[in-house]
Amino acid sequence: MPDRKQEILAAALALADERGLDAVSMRAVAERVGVTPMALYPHVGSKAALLDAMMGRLGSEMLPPPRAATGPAAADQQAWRQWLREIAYAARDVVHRHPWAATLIFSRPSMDPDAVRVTDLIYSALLAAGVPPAKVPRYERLVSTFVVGYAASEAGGRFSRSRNARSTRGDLPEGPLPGHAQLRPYLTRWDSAAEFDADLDDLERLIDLTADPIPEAPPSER
Amino acid sequence: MPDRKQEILAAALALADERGLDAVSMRAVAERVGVTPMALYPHVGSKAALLDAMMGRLGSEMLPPPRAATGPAAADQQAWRQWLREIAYAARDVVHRHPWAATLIFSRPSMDPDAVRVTDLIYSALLAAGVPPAKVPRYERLVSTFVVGYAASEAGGRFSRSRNARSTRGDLPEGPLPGHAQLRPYLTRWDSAAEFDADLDDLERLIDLTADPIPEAPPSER
DNA sequence: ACCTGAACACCGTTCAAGT
DNA sequence: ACCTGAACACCGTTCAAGT
Repeated sequence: MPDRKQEILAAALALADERGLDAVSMRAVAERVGVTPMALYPHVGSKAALLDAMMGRLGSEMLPPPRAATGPAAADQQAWRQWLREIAYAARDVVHRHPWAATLIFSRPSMDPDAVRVTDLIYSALLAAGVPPAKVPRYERLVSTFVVGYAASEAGGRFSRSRNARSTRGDLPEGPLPGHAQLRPYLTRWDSAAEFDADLDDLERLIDLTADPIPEAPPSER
Repeated sequence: MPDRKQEILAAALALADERGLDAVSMRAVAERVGVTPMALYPHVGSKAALLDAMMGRLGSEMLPPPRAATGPAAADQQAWRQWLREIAYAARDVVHRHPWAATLIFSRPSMDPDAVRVTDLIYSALLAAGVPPAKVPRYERLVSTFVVGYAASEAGGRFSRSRNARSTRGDLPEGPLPGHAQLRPYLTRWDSAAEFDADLDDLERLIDLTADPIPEAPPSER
């Protein structure tokens, strides 16, 4: 019932999850589907389009199940905090489940309908928080950029310094590092999940600061 | 005088800048250097190592020229704002000059000595701002993640929705998009540089909020 | 409509050989 | 020490052909 295209997409995703993005070749995907490499082309167009479709699927994966009463509803005045956090966690979880996404997320961004829906949820949360509409798009980009960047940093190893200590030249710069020197006791390994939480707290604070104190009232005409 | 390795690296960077990351093949780099593909291996090890070295070079490119009197100095109490902005702009400029970096920056993060130096500058700026040392590493990651994510979003097209409207399925979701509906007048094209500036203002505000009011005084023992 | 097989122009990398 | 040439096991994609 799921057509051939979905089957191909599923095979590509499974391959990427199991053996990394480099293992996703048209030939390997085809073999997994049980078909000749050329048979993929009428369905997915090209390898680039296949990768785009893979990214599109991640958008769907992070979309929460539709709420009973859709949207802001009457609900709690502070519910937007919960919504924003749920979206942020969902995004982080998706990247953790599919670490290969760290490579693609900034170079092949998806604007699938489901990704647009996720953006819309963030818009709604920010509006519910009382952010002036003119500033909402900027805060959406600020929040989503940070969340996606954080998850990609974790998945890609940008936060685990030692991992890439084996780099071009020697391991440590010869010059002085006054910042590192002062922070020596605080440069141990840290709790990445707790840090994400603290960062979200800070972003919330930023939103509070720009928020209109009368969040739900429609601006009276004048 | 620049040894072969530097020559190879320069060729790879030029190729990536001129014709994109996909044009960077061992064969193409070798041809540009005027040598057989195999001749590269003793110098760069492998293609993966070559890509790492390319990323390492970007770290060096964003390092500001060493200040006359290095570091915090006596200077202005507020100088940290200037430092942080200079680093943020430098990072953004580097990614704009080398858009292929958007692909690699999260999946092949570099911890070259020069990248460590950049991190150290951010540490110093945050300390000078009065951020409690225990919180400095977290704020460094918060700021650098946002800055790099923002630049990668610009370079990779994550911010220009229309660009990727040609995606998996139809162009617009069938369901309602209450957020988009409310924001219609504000969803026009915007000034990406001005937005980056406003975002940095916000991050500064966040730093002010956690900053110790007595920034320069070394914490008295107790 | 959907798939196959052969072929083309590429890849990264190994290895033995040259100087 | 540094480079070459041939070769191996792959790529994405085109095209003509099959059913």
